[in-house]
Amino acid sequence: MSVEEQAPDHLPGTKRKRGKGVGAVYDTLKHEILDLTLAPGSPIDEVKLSERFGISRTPIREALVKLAGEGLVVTLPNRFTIVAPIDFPNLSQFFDALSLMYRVTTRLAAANRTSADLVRIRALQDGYTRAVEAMDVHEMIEVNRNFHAEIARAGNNRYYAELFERLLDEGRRLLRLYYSSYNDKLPRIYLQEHEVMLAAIEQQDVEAADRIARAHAEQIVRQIQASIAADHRINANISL
Amino acid sequence: MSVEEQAPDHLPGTKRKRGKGVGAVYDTLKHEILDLTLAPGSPIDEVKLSERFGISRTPIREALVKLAGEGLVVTLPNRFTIVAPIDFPNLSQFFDALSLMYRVTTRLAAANRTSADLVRIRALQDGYTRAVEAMDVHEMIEVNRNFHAEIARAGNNRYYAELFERLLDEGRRLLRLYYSSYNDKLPRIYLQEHEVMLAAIEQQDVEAADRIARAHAEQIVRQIQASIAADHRINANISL
DNA sequence: TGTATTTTTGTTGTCGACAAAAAATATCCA
DNA sequence: TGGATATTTTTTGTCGACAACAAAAATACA
Repeated sequence: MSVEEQAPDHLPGTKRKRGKGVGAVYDTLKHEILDLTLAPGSPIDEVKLSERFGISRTPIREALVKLAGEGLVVTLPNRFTIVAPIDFPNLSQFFDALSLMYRVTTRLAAANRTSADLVRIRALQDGYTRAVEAMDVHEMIEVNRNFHAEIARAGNNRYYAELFERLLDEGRRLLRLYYSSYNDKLPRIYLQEHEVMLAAIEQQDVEAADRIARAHAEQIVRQIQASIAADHRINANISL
Repeated sequence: MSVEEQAPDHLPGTKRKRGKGVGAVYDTLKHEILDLTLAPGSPIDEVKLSERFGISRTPIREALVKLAGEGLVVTLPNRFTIVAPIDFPNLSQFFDALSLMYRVTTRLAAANRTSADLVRIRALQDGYTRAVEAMDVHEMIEVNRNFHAEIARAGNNRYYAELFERLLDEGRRLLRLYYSSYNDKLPRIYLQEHEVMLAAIEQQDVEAADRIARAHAEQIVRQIQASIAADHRINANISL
């Protein structure tokens, strides 16, 4: 899964605006990491990146420092930087935090949402519906993430929202890893649960929001765990 | 509260080891920000820093990017970087997250602590006792932070631990801002509560840990709020 | 042949210099 | 004098070059 001979990410004649370089590198790399375009654990070469983006290594490094701060990338001093590996031994920490953030952000959204928030969340839920109908797995994963991130924003607590987005992103990477195709049933369950969640938020029913968030989190954790278990069974059968 | 004519932070004859520059700048600035040695909102000059530390601007900038990632510093593009202002309008977000993290980390510590964890936490509690006896306010604030951070570590969830440390640091800044001296009563209440908390963790009583964490959080939030209210009253009496 | 030591190679961390951007200052003109 | 415009100053963002470091390759040696 290496990136070779890739077209440069800037129009050849164009001079990039001062200060936009780091942002562009940061955004592109973040997407590619969460996409699994860049495999977990794979090395990142500063020189190649600087050629690819047509800028010097200095802004590339600043982007990598930012990514390292978010845990998307790990820097091995004096050696190199790698895409953050997926930390399987500590997945339970991840599930615990993810579940709590589902609950907390959904509760807060029910308490604090404005009508403008409702419109934005509804739009994302509609997008999710379309993705399910189109059976577009990647779009489903992405829109699902944005749906919950928007709910967190409506909850109006930047500490929770920030942690939750980080967890949702990591979850996106896990889902990508195991899901090239869904069975038909699961997405429709999520669709229904989202609908109930949105109703609870709209009615500002905090306890109902908490209940459905909890159930939704359990559903998703189960899904990921099942995927991983299935995968491990396959590995266990490899001839050695 | 400006820093002028400060002695350089490296021994004049010494060459700093490659790769240690950013870390040194990062650590020093972080301390000074949380200390309030650097006032919230005050500008940070890259050139002055590079002279002070005896290194070029490149590693200085990387340190600033890291600090910005943690919200300790705010970068105004093409202009300058300032020490993160204290976000008074949104303090309730902070209190909400802080309280939840107190509870969650203490619960987890009760569930997961090893005996080695207990030793480390006990050592910090002893340090706190000494600070109270010495009436050393700054030491009390610092050790208190480390006490709870260590409990979070024992809880063994890096997502919670990381967010909690960030919140504790921000709290440290708030306490520093308002506390040059304590009244005698409060620190001893904290001391007792810490004792109860440690006992619950030792006995692995999750529900008791939760109860005392909740009470402790409320206590601290009340303290900070009272300090701010008092301060605002003073400001309200200024003649205009 | 296998192990210790040196050399080479590749990549990072740091530097000093320069160009772009914004603010501060000076200049012009009614 | 006052307000708009040009100029200077200050500080950032970026660059290309180089030295330090670690791994890999080559060499020496038993």
